[in-house]
Amino acid sequence: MHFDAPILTDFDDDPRHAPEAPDPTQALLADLTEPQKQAVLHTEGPLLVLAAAGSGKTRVITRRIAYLVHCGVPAWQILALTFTNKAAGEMRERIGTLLGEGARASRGLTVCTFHALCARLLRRYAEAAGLKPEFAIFDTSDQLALVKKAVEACQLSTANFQPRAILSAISNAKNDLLDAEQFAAGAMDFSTRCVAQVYRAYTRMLRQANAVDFDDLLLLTARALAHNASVREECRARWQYLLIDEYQDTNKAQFQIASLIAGEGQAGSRRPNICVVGDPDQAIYGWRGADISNILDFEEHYPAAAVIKLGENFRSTAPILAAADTLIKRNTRRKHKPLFTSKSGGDRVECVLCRDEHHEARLAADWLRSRHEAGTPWREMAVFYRTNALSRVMEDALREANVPYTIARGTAFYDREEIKHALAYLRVVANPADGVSLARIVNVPTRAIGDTTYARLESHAAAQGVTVFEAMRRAGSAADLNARAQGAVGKFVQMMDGWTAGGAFMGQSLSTSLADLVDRVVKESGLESMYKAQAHTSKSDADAERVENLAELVSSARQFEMEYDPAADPAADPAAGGTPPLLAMLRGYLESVALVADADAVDPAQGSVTLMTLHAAKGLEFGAVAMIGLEEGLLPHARARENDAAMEEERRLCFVGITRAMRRLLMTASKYRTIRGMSERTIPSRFLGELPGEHVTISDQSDMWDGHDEEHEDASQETPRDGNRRIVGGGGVRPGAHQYPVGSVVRHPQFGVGVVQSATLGADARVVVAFRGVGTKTLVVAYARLTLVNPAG
DNA sequence: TTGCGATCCCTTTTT
DNA sequence: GGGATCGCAA
Repeated sequence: MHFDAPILTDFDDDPRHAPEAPDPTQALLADLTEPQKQAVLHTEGPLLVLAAAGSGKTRVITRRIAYLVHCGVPAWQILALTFTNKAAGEMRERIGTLLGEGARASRGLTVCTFHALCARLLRRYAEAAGLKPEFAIFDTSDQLALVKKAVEACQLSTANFQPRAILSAISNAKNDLLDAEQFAAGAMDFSTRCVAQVYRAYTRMLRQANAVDFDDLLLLTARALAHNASVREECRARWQYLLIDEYQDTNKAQFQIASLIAGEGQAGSRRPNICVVGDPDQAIYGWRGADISNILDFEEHYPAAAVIKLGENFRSTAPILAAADTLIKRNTRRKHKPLFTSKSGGDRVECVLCRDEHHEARLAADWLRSRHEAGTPWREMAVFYRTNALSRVMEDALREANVPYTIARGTAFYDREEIKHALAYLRVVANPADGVSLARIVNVPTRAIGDTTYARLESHAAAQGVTVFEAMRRAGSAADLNARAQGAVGKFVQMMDGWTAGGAFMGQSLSTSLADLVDRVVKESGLESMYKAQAHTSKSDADAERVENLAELVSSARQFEMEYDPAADPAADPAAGGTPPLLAMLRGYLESVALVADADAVDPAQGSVTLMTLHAAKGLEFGAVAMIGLEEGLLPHARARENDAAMEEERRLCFVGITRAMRRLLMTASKYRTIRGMSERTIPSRFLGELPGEHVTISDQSDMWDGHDEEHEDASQETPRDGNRRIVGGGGVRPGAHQYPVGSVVRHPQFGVGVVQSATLGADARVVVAFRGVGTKTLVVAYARLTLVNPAG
């Protein structure tokens, strides 16, 4: 999860290897095909590698880097950029293995994501970017909170200007390298001008909070590189060899960052050593601003570029490959590029039309089980879906079928309420200007600093031009705060100071280790005891789990600490101003937490089936793959309707899913699907119809299923089950609200144990349940995963 | 104020 | 399915 590829660290010793020693070099090339070899050997000058799915791309990249090092290029001169931490970690590991003992030869090598690189550059060159090095990285929920405030500050209504929509407009602008002023300049109509106004306010508030959002990481880095010659020259001098994976998914900002580091446009005849690798057929991030023309026009940008095509597929059987090829051929905006394999034989792709999502999930689970019985280990199997919402039914079915599974959601842990709270404390510790985090935790647990008090503090801060935390420090002189509030605020400030020594991070009474600091914050803030108290009174697993999660956060900090290399952290550079080591480490930790991706959680070491979205599946491969939800509106997604470019992207997404499969592929659709509580008739995906008949079997089993038989069974009682599909007739009445009388104790898998407060009747009967420590929730009786623990009475 | 309950409203993908 | 929000009652 964490990574500390050192950057901008000077090494006194030169790890240059003697150029002789042909043997290791030969070993690097021995098992490569001719085009693969060419890609490895072409080390000087721009290179475009068009790598079709399954063509051995990762192998080429890792060999190429190892080869460079063998040829005497110091590893620290090499920069390799990926899209996920997972990909970066794997690449680093494989290169380390190739280079052999001690990993000394790979010392200083930089392999990381664009975002991680930018975060580090911005800390190193914070001043040039107009930031302070302890800046926070805001996630989507922080961004939304801030946009909402910005909309209000502009005196606009959040009803007419939905924060979500505005945020997405701002994000698009940033991905196109437009700052607030440039965006405003192009805003003609009323609504766009309002967005521009909010953009301005939002940017101002971000800077006041000393924070950046995900898009800023790229935008501000691109800007610093473009406008600041010394930043640019330092980076160019350091990284002589640049390699970018998944180049088809880079956006304008990333393109500019890459170009500036590579040295495009420099006077003279310098041919930058930039190697980009990608596949236009796997471009699936258009919605995030990725611009496929970056890869298509590479040769125009670098006229000296060599182009190498890797076409042969080493991954999939012929029928799977034929399915993928036939499908992707439907895309019109595409250079045709046949996929081929020298393998023959292989099972047909199986397509099944099911009755409903429960049938579909059960069928997929049974299919996986049969693959397992045929010898495929669980870890070599995966289930893909278009939207995360589809994972739930699948999970239930896998649990019932006793199929071990893990969901690839790297962010899930950090999305938990208790973790978000703890991290918010830490963020304020690292960066007291972070008003968004401060607002989150100032009254959690309750310490008599309510909304009213906080609003007053905010207005003081605004009036005096200081941060809210500074206003809290001065609360003693705030006339409109009563003594009780002043006391409460004073205690809060004192608590924070106890962790930071008033922000100095120096002194013998302070924590010496990061884990110790996190532990202190979790305990002394009262968070832990708050959840402990709840766990005690409610006896629910959910609350006990929260306490455990907090403990896990402490151990994740300890883990980070052990892997942390201060020399690798540019912010810890003594020349950068003598940052206390604990603060530097805390920054690094918070940064690594902010940049985790869902795909990072894919752990093949576990003996379980992996569930993930199609987007997260890119770059992976599995022996057997089940793709579910092949329906119009889902895949292709409804949002892609009436938009040819978006529709082609959906097709590429489907293509990516298919090409992950090595030997077996199941694709399912269901005739009926429950969408926000309503069962709706669906239409099978057009993509199914686009598959080649001779390599695909299609079966309609939608009338072979009649079962709502055990939907509300308590999944925790692990009833043994045979592997056969159960087809149960009759008896499929969904439970009504009358089954949960007021006063009943129920269990919800996420919210824990609660008491039914009230119930409504009718087709979409709902119950209001008070959950301990979570609050009250209104749940749809027919679909909520409720278990009756104890009926009223 | 705070807690509760009802009503509204949405709904992709992710660094 | 459930998050957000707003009005109402205590």
